[in-house]
Amino acid sequence: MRNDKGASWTDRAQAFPTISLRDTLRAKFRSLGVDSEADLRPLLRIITRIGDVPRGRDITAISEAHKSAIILLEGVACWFRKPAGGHRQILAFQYPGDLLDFHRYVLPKFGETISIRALTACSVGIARYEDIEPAIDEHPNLGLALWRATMLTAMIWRERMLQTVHATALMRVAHLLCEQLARLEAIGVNTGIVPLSQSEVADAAGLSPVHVNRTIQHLRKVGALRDNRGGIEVGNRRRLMQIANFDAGYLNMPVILSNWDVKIGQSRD
Amino acid sequence: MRNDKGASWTDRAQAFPTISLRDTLRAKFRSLGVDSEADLRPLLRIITRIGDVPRGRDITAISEAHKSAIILLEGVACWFRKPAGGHRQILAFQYPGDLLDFHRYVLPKFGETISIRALTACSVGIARYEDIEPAIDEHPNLGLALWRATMLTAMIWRERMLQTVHATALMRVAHLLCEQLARLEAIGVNTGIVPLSQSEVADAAGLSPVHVNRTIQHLRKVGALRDNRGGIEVGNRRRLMQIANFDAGYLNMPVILSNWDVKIGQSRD
DNA sequence: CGTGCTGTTGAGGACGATCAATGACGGTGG
DNA sequence: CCACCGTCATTGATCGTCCTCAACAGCACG
Repeated sequence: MRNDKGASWTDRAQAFPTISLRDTLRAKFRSLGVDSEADLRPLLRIITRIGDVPRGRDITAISEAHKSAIILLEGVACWFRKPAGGHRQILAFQYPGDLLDFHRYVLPKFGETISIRALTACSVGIARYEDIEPAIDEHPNLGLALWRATMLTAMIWRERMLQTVHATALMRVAHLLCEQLARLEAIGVNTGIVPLSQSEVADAAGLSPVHVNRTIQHLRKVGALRDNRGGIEVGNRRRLMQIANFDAGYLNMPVILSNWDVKIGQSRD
Repeated sequence: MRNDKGASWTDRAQAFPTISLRDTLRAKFRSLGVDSEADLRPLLRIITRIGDVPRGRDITAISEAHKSAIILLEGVACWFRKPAGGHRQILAFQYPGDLLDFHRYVLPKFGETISIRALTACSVGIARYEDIEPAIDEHPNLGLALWRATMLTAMIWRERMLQTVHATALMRVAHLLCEQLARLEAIGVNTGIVPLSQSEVADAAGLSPVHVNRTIQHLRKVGALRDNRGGIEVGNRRRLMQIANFDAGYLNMPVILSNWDVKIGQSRD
């Protein structure tokens, strides 16, 4: 810890140790079942870094400008919606390696209902649609991985829906944090720091920032979170998962899909 | 035993006018984008009716016995989960034409986390996996429809998650009812009767049965629901949708997917 | 050196859960 | 035909969780 108080929130980047872009993407797609270098290489080739997005800026615009899928390379972003009279609702957080707007590729008409925003300074890359299609055709495992990424999102929503409905604020927050932890670990980030502000957690969990604050204090008191003012840092993973009643199974795609390839992939008959 | 007051709950079947199985399936798959008779026929051919399931029985067992996908032909079923210490959580209701356990086909390892139950006496059919695959290969539109069915579920979950988080009980219940109405209409059922008991609605909305009752009374008072003791019957569709802030867009697959075919499927026709 | 964001704390109030009891209806067995 | 029972709908009362409104402190940034 280079910062003795660990409070600075512009410094959320500290959650991410220095990992090369290549390794991040490799970890991400390995978690989706793409583990051969032969499948990974064409993917890396069609992704070109297009620059940085300052914190707070909407990424949606970029998506429209290029006819491309956007991939988050560094930083944290989120999908959100802002209903007319209501508060910001965060649907999901995005980490390096995540496809920011693949839903546009799959369901073009859906783009408008969701906005994308950079929560920290982000670095993004694009993959042009016309490059993706031949890559998928040539490397079917890539297509599978993309489909799985979509499926993974659906699973996250399902689980959150269930949690949200019956759980207390404590469980909700704990579950949300567990989910972030699991996803960060999937891309090789094991710092235990959740790079989100309390109000972002509130918008995602559907709670008021005030109550999230109290909940987090409670989690700190029982040792699940570290007792540092400011940032959210997991202290006792097991306890957190226990409180959240969290089953990482639904996020662990490689295991889930171990015999999926046989079915959907190159089914020879 | 037709009851003109519509109160009898063993008689929920009255929600469904007499529609032929063939028409039900046709309406269902048309709503998923399969509108040509050429694509529909092979589907109907591989579905064989295997009999009836009494109300309250688990359907999961059947799924395991046959190596087949189960399709609901008549009646109402639901996906649910029952956590160790908690109440029954209903993830989704299933109506005629719905694929009851397609998630097993797509994600074999997921089967255990969800159970399926017949809420009324149901009639089910099966389609054997080994029959599905060649049918998909030969009629790519069928495969698309199945994928869309999965996608549709994800959309429903996403929307419910968002609703659930910030909405009041009134909006939650109204939204749930709107969703059921829209799905029933998709298979040609326009009676306006929602074939669910109040406690089933409660388990799906994550509310107590008592409060659901009060909410429904409130909806009746403002004219959104008919004022009949017992059953849930929509009186003023528009008002209900208004209260729920319901946008049917996310359920309307044909519209959403109008230019999706261009991308994924074959070009035109 | 102000301005703004984030985190923290306190007090009051609304919403919905829980507990408990009653009524309505259908089905079952006498 | 009637008594009994189970399910579902309904009503009242109490209580806990979480929201809202407010105020303030620490830190970053222009």
